[in-house]
Amino acid sequence: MSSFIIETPKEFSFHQCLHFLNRSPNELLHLTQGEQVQKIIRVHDKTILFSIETDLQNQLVVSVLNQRTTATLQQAICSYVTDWFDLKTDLKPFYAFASNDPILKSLVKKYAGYRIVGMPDLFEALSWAIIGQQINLSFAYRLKQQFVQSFGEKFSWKERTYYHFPAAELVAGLNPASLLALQFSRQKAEYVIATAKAFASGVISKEQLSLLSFPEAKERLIKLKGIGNWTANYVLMKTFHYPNAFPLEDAGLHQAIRRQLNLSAKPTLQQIEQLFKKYKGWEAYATLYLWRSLSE
DNA sequence: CGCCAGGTTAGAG
DNA sequence: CTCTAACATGGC
Repeated sequence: MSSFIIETPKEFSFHQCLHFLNRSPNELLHLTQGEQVQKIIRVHDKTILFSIETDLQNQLVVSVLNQRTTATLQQAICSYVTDWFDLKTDLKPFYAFASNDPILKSLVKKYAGYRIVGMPDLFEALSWAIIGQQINLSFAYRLKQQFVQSFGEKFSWKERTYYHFPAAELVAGLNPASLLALQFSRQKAEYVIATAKAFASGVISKEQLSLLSFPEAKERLIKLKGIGNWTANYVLMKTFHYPNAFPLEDAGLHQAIRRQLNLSAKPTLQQIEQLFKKYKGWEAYATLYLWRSLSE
């Protein structure tokens, strides 16, 4: 086993991100163990298992557990991790104005260093968003767990089992019935399979979408059946890291705003649009910190 | 039992 | 264009 370091910005807290990674006991796509996380990814068709923890300088220490490390492999893992924890975003400007915002002020202080834990895999992000539509999170995690367990590739290492997210090519060939058996609704089953087909046939890809502008990419996503404004913005935030993407229709966001402003009812979409005018350019992070406030 | 959950679609008005 | 029913099932 060999380790290497990934430098992080000052405004980064691995501990805060771990809180997110620990959200559900049903998560199979990574494993947490104390202040450490383990995950498998594919690099050049090989499965790489690595762990991440922090050192005293707040840098990330990455250990590759199942391979001899090469410079190329380190490079690949480094880009993955940088993407995963959104390390390229400079949060200083966000913190500068958030510290003066009545709602965000206390949140950015309490959760300083918390970053968007992204989903580099677009098919995974879309599928997960579809799975999570209109149901509570714990049920959503259970649906994902069954989906990953049933159709994701397994990797075992030292008595532990790790999973890849199911491949679009495989999901594209499934019948809705096989997802209904996992408690998907007919609608969700159809949406996920249709999305998989779009990937498998090359109608959509992360590479292609990354060439488009924010509004163009959103428009393109919404053309897919089952992808509405909420889902499109969700993946633009989690996969493409657009700082101005945020899921306006999100029930959790509504709840968070309601609590923070002490409203007697959920805010209307107009009220939220009005509120978010103040957060222009930082809507994704404003949303992230509001979401975080829900787990108090 | 009722209401809400990290929504979206198709169809009506 | 806006409004609404239907979707399906769990959490509380």
